[in-house]
Formats: sequence, structure tokens, C-alpha cells
Amino acid sequence: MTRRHHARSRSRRLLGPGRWHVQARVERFVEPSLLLLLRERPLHGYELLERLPELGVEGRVDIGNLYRLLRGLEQEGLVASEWSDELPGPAKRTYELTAEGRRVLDTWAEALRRAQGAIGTFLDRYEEGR
Amino acid sequence: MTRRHHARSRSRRLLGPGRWHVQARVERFVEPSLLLLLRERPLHGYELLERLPELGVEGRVDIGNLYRLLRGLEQEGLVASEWSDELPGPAKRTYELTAEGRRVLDTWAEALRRAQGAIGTFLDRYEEGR
DNA sequence: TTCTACATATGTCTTTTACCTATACTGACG
DNA sequence: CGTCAGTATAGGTAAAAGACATATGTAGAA
Repeated sequence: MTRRHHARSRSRRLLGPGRWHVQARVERFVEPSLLLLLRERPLHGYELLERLPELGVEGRVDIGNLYRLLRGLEQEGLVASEWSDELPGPAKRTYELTAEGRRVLDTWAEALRRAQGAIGTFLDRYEEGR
Repeated sequence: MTRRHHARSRSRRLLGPGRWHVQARVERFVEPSLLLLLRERPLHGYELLERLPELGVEGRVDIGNLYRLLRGLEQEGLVASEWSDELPGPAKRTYELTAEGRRVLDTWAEALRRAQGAIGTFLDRYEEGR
């Protein structure tokens, strides 16, 4: 075993001389994204992963966390799932949106509109003082 | 001592029957907000706290974390500070933006524009399928 | 004196995200 | 055949970000 085991511990934001890691991500953005994709039609986890970039999710989504998220959403009753035996290939668990999930998606949309406004407020003030 | 010690443990998102806590916050949004306010003029921590709502920072910012953030920004060279003895009242530490801080603020503005675009992409698709 | 507002600071726990690993099915290639 | 790559799901663990609580001190008002 090569045992490289977490040789991370790079400082949180500094990437190089004068290079800072600033990424303006919306907290838990994948969650509403999953609900939105599932509103269109039922999908399984791996398909969801592939489609997330369409919605503006920057960078890669961690696949392990994605499945955990889906199971969390199911526990909360926002999605429902079942194993799809018909389809070829490895076993797939297909998720669909529930009525409750749809309501929560609507709430997310409102929240995202507010966030967009907040960013707008920031950027207006930023441009003023250039 | 009353020893009530953390009797939290409410479930993460559920607030009541059908009421979910969804808040679309931009990760680390207070950080660029502090830089922006300091670009306009030097301020101390408590003043920054009071002015943050102007920039669209939803809800209250934790004061403890705010001071920690400021010291972090100073360690990274994005702001500089000194005690202001002249002013009346309790001792205040006044912060000002450095040249490096100004560059990082510019990077943040770009990142926030991208985030705004991502939210736009999401909302467009959301509106399509209503 | 006591109360409130101003001002800075630390401790600690939870939530969210990143990174890593394990398992298994399937088809392509040599 | 074996093994490699791609599809598919899942768990462990640790760091980062944020929430909550508390401590300390100044200063003015009631």
C-alpha cells in the first residue's frame, strides 16, 4: 500500500502567489437541482449526476454524497425510489419526485430568487465604487 | 448553574408540518461583503456588522465568527488593522483594505457573477416546466 | 447601583462538503 | 479466459463553514 493518506493540509484559500480560491457556491445547491431534474422525469442517481452540470452546478459533485443526499431526500419524503430490475446493466434505483418534494422545490425557487437579488445588490454596490 | 447544555437536535430542515427550512445562502458571502465595505472606508468590526445588511446579507451574522473572520483576513494579508485609541467608548480595532484584499475582492465579484448566472440557469429551467 | 448598548473575543457543537475506499454488474479487448 | 474501463450504489472519515453560547470590559442612562 502506497500510504499517501491525506497529505493535504494546504492552507484553506491560498493556491499560489496571489492566487486565491474563491468560489461563490450556493449552499446545498445540488439539493434543489435534484428536485428540479426529477420534476421533469424519474431518473436514477448516476443519471442525475450526469445531468447536474446542465443546471449550472459548477465543478464535479461528489458521487458518494449524491447518493447520501438522495437517501436523505427520501427519508424526508421529498422523493420516492424503487429498484429498477427491468433495465439492463447494474442494479439501478430510480427516484421520482413526490408532491411534497414539488412543494419544497417551489420554496427553493423563491429562496434562489432572493439569493440572486442579494448578489445583485452586492454587485451593484461593487460596480459603483470601481 | 442551570445546565441546560445544548438540548438542540431538532431535525435539520423540518420546521413544522410541511414547513421546510430552505435558505439559499451563498457560501462565505460575508467575506467579500467585508472587503467591499472596507473598500469604501476603514471601519471597525461592530460597524461592519451593522452595515452588512445593506449588501443583501440575509439574517443576522454571528458576531463571534465575524471577528474571527476579520482576524483570518488579516492573517492572509487582505486587511490591516490597528487599535483606535482616539475614538471614545470601548477600544475599537479599525480595519482597512490592503491592495491584495482589493484584488481578492475583484476575484470574488467575478465568482459572484458566475453564481448569479448559475442561479439564472436554474430558475429559467424551473420556470419552463411550471 | 443596575441596566443596556457598544465592542472584542473564545469555546464548542452541528451541518455541509471533500476525499477516499469498497462492492458489483457488464461489455470490450487481447 | 482474464482484466480493464465504464456504469451504478454505498459507507467511512475528516475538513470547512456556520450556529450557538459565553466571557470580558467600557460607557452612558435610568
